Amino acid sequence: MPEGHTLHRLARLHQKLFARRPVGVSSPQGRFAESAALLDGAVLTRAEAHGKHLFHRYGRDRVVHVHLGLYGTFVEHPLPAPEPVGQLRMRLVGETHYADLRGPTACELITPAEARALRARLGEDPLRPDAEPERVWERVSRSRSPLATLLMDQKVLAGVGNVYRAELLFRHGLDPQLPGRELDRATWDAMWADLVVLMRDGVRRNRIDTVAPEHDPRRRGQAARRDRHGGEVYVYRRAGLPCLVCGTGVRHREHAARNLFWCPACQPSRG
DNA sequence: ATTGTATGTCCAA
DNA sequence: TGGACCTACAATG
Repeated sequence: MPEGHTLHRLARLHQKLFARRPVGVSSPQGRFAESAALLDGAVLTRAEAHGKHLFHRYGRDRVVHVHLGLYGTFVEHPLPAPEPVGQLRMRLVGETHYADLRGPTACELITPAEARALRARLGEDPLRPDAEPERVWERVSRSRSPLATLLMDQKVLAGVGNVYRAELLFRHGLDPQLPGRELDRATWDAMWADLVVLMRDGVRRNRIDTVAPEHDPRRRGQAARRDRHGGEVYVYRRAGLPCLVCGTGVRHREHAARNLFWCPACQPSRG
């Protein structure tokens, strides 16, 4: 589901299935119809992602910007494409496959300048080779905001969502409330390196897995509990269940209108 | 069949 | 700060 790894996976797939060839573009639902008509039959030059944003470039002056939001979906299948059913915002039809976009927060035709401006507002994306983690450290190490806030701030880190946030804090034994300025450099470096590995793994496997083999309940004779995100996790959505490392009950609270999960024993507060 | 909930973001009040 | 967005899936009956 849509954290950064999902968008990078889609970008890679769309590049492979549609790029360098003309694509049919339509909007059966109608909300993207005017733009779709302008693009229909154009060559999709390139598909790429930055954080949770997906960009389809058509030649030199047109870009389709997609943000899935909370429940947007993109599905790709071999041709032939069936008759559209329900609210289908955008359909791409290539030479071998079609792709259907439903329920996105954003699907809009913009200029390359607008795309650049949008990306300029985004933070560093652990999945992009051009990411500059030093810029993240500059922000984090000067901030009084809690790590739980900073990790989800797309102007700081692009692509990290609620699952990666909770799991990263757990894996590094960090209290979600710890102010960024109290984080030490070595821990930050380890966190960034970990994000790169975890999120690349997420792209590859199309799910978020964060549990080390030695903590995997399936290896301990316990029932595997895959959650809706599809993978194995330490704390995300495990409120009240025993911590996979120490057995303490996993805690849950609302933090800035989002669900936050942590183990109070493995992630102790300093105060 | 129906209800509840979610991995995100924006905007009006 | 609460609602809108309006999909997919799990849980419930």
